[in-house]
Amino acid sequence: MGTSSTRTTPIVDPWEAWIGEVASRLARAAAEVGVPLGETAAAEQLEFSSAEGADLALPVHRLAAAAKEPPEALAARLAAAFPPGEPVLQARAEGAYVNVTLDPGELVATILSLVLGRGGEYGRAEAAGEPVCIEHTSSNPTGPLHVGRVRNAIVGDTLSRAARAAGGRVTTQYYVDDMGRQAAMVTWLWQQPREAWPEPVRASVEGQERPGEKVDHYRGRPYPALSAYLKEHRETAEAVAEFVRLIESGAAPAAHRALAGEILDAMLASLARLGIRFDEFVWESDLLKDGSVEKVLERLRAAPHALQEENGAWAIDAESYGLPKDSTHVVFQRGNGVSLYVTRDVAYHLLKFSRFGRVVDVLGQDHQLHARTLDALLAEIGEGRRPSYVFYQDIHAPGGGRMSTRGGSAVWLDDLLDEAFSRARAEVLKRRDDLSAEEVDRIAEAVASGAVRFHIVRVAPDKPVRFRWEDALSFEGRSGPFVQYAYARASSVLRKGEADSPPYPFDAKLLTDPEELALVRLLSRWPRTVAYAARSGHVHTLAGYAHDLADRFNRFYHALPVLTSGPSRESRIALVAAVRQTLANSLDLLGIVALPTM
RNA sequence: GGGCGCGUAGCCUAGUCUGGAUAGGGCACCGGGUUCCUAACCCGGCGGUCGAGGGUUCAAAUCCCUCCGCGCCCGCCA
Repeated sequence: MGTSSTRTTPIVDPWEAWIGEVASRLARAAAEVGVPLGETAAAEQLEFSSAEGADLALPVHRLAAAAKEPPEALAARLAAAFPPGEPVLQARAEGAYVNVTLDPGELVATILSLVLGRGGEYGRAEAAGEPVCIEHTSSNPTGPLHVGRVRNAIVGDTLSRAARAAGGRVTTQYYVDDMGRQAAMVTWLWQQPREAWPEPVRASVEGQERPGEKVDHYRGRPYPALSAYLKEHRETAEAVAEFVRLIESGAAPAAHRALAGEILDAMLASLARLGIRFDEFVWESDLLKDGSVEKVLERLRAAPHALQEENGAWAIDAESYGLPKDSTHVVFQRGNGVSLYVTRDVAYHLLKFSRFGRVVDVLGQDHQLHARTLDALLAEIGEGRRPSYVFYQDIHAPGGGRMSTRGGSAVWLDDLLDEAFSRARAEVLKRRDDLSAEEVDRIAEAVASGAVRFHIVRVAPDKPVRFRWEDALSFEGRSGPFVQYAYARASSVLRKGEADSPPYPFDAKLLTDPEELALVRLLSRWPRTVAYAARSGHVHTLAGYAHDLADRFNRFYHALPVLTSGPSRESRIALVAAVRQTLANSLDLLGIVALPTM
């Protein structure tokens, strides 16, 4: 718990003051009983208590060992010497722990006032500090997004939202790679009449087109067959290679970028269904046009470990940068004078550094070595800054193995969303007959999107995931719709209570049930959760929090009446309003639509 | 071979950074709950050698070492 003092972004976290106060009193108690424990050390050793009804706990093992005293005895002495008074209700020894319980009235009053007072800002900090760039997704504009790629988008978008909430001045960027071989292949093919396509490629798309389908599916469909065909046919491969050289020389036909843009727009439309949008797009080919790639080439050629090979290619001997053996020879300019992807990525990062104080890249784990190589090249040209990386592991295909467009094992994001939508629609119709068709569709789309986002973000990014349809389409248990449902339920209570908007007067002394206090304690943890997700990149903790809060609320809902609870009615309404608000705030960071009714 | 990551009940997963009190959830399965604020819900039950072994420590899922298994990367591709 020692991070509070080093935090620079002031999220309003009630625990900061409480931990400070409890630590201060523990230090006084320690002095009283004659053991060495400073306030700072106490704050660092304090943890959230797992004992029923307690808030903070201090394990005394370490102190006891130093004092050569049985831990239980020391805990008892410390608890007895703990200075009483607000906001602490009591300090009691349990085993080797001193458990501190805050006055529930103080806890409830502070938290409810904070949540209801700040509303949508609860858990958010004032935007401050240096500007941050978060680059994510950056999928090649060559065809539809599959579920594996969308993990990048969901992790990246969630991280962006969290970083923004934590006070970052965030700009999101999508790096459009229009200079790669893949994009070249797609344009090369579509530039020719269908009759001129290699027979197997034509056959692979025949009869596959669906009326009204998105252009990323339509334009991307021949890619796998073309890719396979090129492996076997040298002449065609050479024709494509020729086109690649044209693009690399900066003389790509206008149709190339137009087609890439057309496909990209279709991909972005799918991401928009998930609530994912980008602030800026940086086209790789623009880095070539504006001369920044050439500048990087010059700097690299003049770098300390640069060397030229017989055929004219240039490389950096990066052994001194700790790259794995067999990977220390980094070619940055081909024999034909053309730059490589990593070289252009250096140019891209210099551009980012020129505008942003902090640069974050969300990358698949297969880019780990690329990232280290990029770092080495930045060092070679004397650039002191580095991006920070957030890596995520693959989502494997249902049958196992990587999702591959070429191998045909990819599950398209669009198909997943469509299937989720149709199932969600059936669920809505099952329980509602009072909604217009438009309302049903709107709810179903939000549920589908929420289910997909939650399903992917809920797992720690560094864990590999095997995609399974039945799991991805689950609307129960630990799922997006579960959280959305709790929000809708809270909204319904407030609607029925004609309390859909503030003010929410309450009397903290009336909220004393364990269910109520557990809810308030959970509410109090939201700001810390946001701060942690933003600084660690562990965005899955946001999903965990949202689920836990929804779960707690469901228990409260079943255990205690709200609207028919007599004198405590108004106070419980305020509690429900605070829960609804915090559910909304957490759903917002997860990019999931909060539905007032479903 | 080298580098990086992962290994927690039948399946999925939190906790590992920062070592602490009986390892939290979910799915599936079994048994209950709706004249009452939305049952996409709740309550109870079943289910764990935290991959294996060693070490550090008062204390290890967590830190260190060795090994095993799985994935990815190691291109003048991106």
